[in-house]
Amino acid sequence: MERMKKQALINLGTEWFAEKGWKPFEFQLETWDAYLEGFSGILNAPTGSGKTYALLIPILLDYIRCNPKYAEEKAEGMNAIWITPIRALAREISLASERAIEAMGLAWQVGIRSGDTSTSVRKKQLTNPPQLLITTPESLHLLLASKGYRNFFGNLGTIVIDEWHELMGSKRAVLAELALSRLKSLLPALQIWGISATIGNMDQAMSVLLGSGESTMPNKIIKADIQKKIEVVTVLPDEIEKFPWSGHLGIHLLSKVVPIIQQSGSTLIFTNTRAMCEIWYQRLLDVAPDLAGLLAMHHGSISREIRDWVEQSLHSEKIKAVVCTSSLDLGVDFRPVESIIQIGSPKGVARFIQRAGRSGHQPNAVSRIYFVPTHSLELIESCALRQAIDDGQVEERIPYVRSFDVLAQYLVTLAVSDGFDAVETLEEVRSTFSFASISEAEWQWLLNFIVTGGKALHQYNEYQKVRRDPDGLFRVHDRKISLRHRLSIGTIVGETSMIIQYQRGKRIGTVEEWFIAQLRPGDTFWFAGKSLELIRVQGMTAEVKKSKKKKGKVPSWLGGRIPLSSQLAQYLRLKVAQSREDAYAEPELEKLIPLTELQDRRSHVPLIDEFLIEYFQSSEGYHLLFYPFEGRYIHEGMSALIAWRIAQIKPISFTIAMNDYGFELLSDAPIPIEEALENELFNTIDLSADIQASVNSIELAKRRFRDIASIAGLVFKGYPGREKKDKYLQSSSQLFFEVFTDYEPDNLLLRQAFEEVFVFQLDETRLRTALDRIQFQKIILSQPEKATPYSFPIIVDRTREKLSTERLADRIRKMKLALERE
DNA sequence: GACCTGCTGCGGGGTG
Repeated sequence: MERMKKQALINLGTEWFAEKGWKPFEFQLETWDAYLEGFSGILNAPTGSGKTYALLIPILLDYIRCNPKYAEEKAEGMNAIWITPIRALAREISLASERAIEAMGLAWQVGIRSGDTSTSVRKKQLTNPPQLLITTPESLHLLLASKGYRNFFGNLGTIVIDEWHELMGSKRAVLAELALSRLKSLLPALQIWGISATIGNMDQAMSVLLGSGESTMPNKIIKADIQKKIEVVTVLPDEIEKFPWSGHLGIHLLSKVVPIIQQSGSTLIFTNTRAMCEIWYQRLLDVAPDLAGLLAMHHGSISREIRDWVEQSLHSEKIKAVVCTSSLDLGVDFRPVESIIQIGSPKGVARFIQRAGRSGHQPNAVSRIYFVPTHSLELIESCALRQAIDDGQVEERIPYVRSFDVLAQYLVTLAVSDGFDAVETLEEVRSTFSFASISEAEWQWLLNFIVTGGKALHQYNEYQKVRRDPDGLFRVHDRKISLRHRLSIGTIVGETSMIIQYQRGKRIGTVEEWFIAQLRPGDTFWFAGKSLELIRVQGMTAEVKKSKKKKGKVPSWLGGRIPLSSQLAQYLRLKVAQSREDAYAEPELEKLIPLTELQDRRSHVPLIDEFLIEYFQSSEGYHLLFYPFEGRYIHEGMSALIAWRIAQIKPISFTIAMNDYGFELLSDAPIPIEEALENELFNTIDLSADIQASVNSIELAKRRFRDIASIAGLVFKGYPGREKKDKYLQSSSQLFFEVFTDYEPDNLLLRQAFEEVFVFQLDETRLRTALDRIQFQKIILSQPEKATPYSFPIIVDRTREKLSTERLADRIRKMKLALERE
């Protein structure tokens, strides 16, 4: 048979769509075309838009083109890999692709390779690979850790990476980049496609995915022009006077949330924390007992079985509403729900849009999201969100670069399987976005690290993992090391947690060690919506039974804090100004008028070109408040910096408190703020040096180092079922930190810890931008009689969280040095 | 290194 024309192939795909009563969208046809022309690229499409078929179909069509006798013969080898960031998506993609394969009459098999795949299936896959393999970045690395993997990937033509926006900002993307660099080098014609929701740095997303290097294919970004209308409905309190100035639970509006759930066919209620999720679930059932059996709960610490049940029940409409955390952001592409409720700030525009998009899936349907503020100032946030959506402003994802921990792990992965050649591998590694700048010296350090353990650890055998063989290849020869390495592949370092299970063995979920440690047998606590009595603790398992008691602690987990994004922050400042200038334009701002007026009367409401500082005295001491509206993380760095700079003028020690809107410096002595302002308090000239001096970066880096040590393979987390305790992981990673600091200060992993602190935690770039902005604003130094509506939440927060500045002795010593310099 | 509000995600005992 002659080579089929591209158009004929596309017609074939279109026919298949027609059989199902579908019509391809413009972007799908565009993708088919680009794929068949040999392009790599990124497909920018929202969930539920048919993005999967946009790439599955052309992969199959291309196979037909290259293998004219497709229908008669069994396809040979693996043709395509589909990577998903979560296992639950693999099942869906597998079903979708099986449908398409069958309809086109291809002799293709679809296989899933993830942590759920049984050993026997894995073995079969290695000798007889499926034509389409659906897997995760981690499992792909496990394949690269298998002997003879070159044959396995021999026929590979395409890799698709789904939800690339989700991976982009994490070290899992670095795993993907490295695996791709290896496969691209094995298969120069490999086509690579990413699927991504809209992010602010789409071009960069493509650079990260495709990397550089000679074999880079012609590439393209295809945008699915599916504009969804999003309607933001704020649930307004009746009387703003009775609405709290601070708080995070939002339970005051419970009675207004119930009717929304009752009147909708199905509802998702997004909360910001797992504890909040538990509390809302209970309270909803308290006030609306008719929801019993129709309301469920879903968060990351609830067991996989229960979560699967919840997802399926929602899909089959057995239940009506689910209270959840971001555990339902991704994954199960279930039937769209009718209403979405967001409780408290979503902290970012993209997250809010993604959640809203869970409703109103029909073309032209409006996605409606109800926003439930948890305190007064969040009313401004809902206006900010609405405006940001209208302006199409979404966040960027910052890719990790120079993550040497991941690279060290990857090199051992290659050494575990067939070994690697240093020259060839360096070239591949350099073709990735993450390691484009790696120097020869850094590369040699890494090789030395995996071979000898490096300068600090060369006396210990267990860190001498890899050997350079006479043929020049680097290999692992010790079976124990290989095994331990396979068990440690990946970049997610979680808390070790305790399993909660009934006496008969059914698992309900997990909580953190410290929470159970504070309970005694017989105590009750709430979990997964149930009142449970602790019976006994055995190893890492806590046995419980159901309890009738109504009172009990609700567990909290030490999750990461979600920082307010700079996009949202920018709109927040805009809307703060509007609350003073044009409050009647928006119902939320109008509602807020009494509060805005009070703030303006007592102090000031800043316009967009103004920067507000409040200074007042109370029985607690002297309060100095700043309102950059930049989010907690930035405030953390900025407050330490400002405190340090003021202390250069007059030796004072501060207690620092902050939230997403501003921060407070509290002192028992008067603060020379005017003088500080005259001395250019916000300048960015010596910023890096001043940050170094003001922030306790060693402590921050030490915490970062825990993950780095684990990813780089310095700390072994234990065999499955026999995990080591957190205390062990913490103390051994700290030990490494100290050993390196003392004996090998130029250790690359140690340096990486500090770099991560400055890039991701203190976010120096954003801090600089914020300070530059403030320098151009008009400083309003207001001296209210007492606390203002803006300052109140921060002051309340302080009673919870106390961060004192560095020890006074250190401070004085440093200042003396500074004085001597001049 | 905690708990005072604080998310999510992966992997797993094999030499063709």
